Amino acid sequence: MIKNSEFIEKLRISGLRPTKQRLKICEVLFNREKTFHFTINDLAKIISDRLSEKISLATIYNTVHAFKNKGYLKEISINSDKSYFDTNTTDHHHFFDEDNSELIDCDKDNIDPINIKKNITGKKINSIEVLIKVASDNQTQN
Amino acid sequence: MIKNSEFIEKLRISGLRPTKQRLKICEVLFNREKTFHFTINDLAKIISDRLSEKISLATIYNTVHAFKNKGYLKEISINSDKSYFDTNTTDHHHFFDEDNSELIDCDKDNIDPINIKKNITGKKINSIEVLIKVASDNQTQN
DNA sequence: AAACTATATTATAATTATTCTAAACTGTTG
DNA sequence: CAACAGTTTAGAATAATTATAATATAGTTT
Ligand SMILES: [Mn+2]
Ligand SMILES: [Mn+2]
Ligand SMILES: [Zn+2]
Ligand SMILES: [Zn+2]
Repeated sequence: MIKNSEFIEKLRISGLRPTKQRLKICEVLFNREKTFHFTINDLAKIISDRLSEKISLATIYNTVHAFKNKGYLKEISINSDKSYFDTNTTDHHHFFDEDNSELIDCDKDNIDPINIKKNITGKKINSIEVLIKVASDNQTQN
Repeated sequence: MIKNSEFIEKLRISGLRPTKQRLKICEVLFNREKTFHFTINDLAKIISDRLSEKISLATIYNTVHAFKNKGYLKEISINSDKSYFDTNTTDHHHFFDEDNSELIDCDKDNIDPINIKKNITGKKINSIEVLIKVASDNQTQN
């Protein structure tokens, strides 16, 4: 159980005041054991299911983006119509289950370190991400 | 210079008749030496710049998706608001230049083959893609 | 605690990418 | 030429996201 003061600290560093709505968002995002992969819509739904009152989408978008900009959340590249976010902000790779559009962390030791032998001249590498798309095996069960 | 008959063949296999508009799209897409990475908007702009008359967005979307479904184009995963397509349909990785939102192919021998040691149970791997985000090096020129 | 000020929340409008629809158009066949 | 099947197109519909601006709240000062 993470304490409220941690949420307040994250909010403060992100330049946001600790309001009731933002603390509720923090609780959903950061008060968990495991990595949480979500879309804005997922998050909004969880909040509205768990809460009596709803938090407006604008507030959710603003807060999530502020956290992302400060590195408390990561945005994940998937070819889809919506953005995915990730509470695991370390460098890591993903499986994407195309059957249910679910993101799953890939253990660090499940892939050997990626070594880029030659980078684009004059640029620095900001991130290296592997995305492994998987789907059900049962195409034609013979 | 690729011949018209190749375009017609690609269209036929994609289940599309060779109309004037579709052949023009083919010419922009496939009559080139190098890989072409583009958004629908890029493509529409190139066509309208090069053509006297415009091709409607609906036709461009339909044709590009038909080609994608038959494997003549690939859709690339980037975290952005729009979809990127790629005329290089082989398995390959990308640099993404965040300065100008440009995709660049990564030479096959620039990265060692990715070996996934343990896959999700019951799923088969459809693709493994590496995305290397790069940006200008000159943050603070000291 | 009341007043004051800066900031936050929210409903709603605007924007953008994409998909859908239905009417006009084209090319082919009898 | 008339009928038909498939195509193009403009524009409407949808969905994610961002912007706006009026109202509400939090933090500070008296
Ligand atoms: Mn798509
Ligand atoms: Mn975004
Ligand atoms: Zn993750
Ligand atoms: Zn490519």
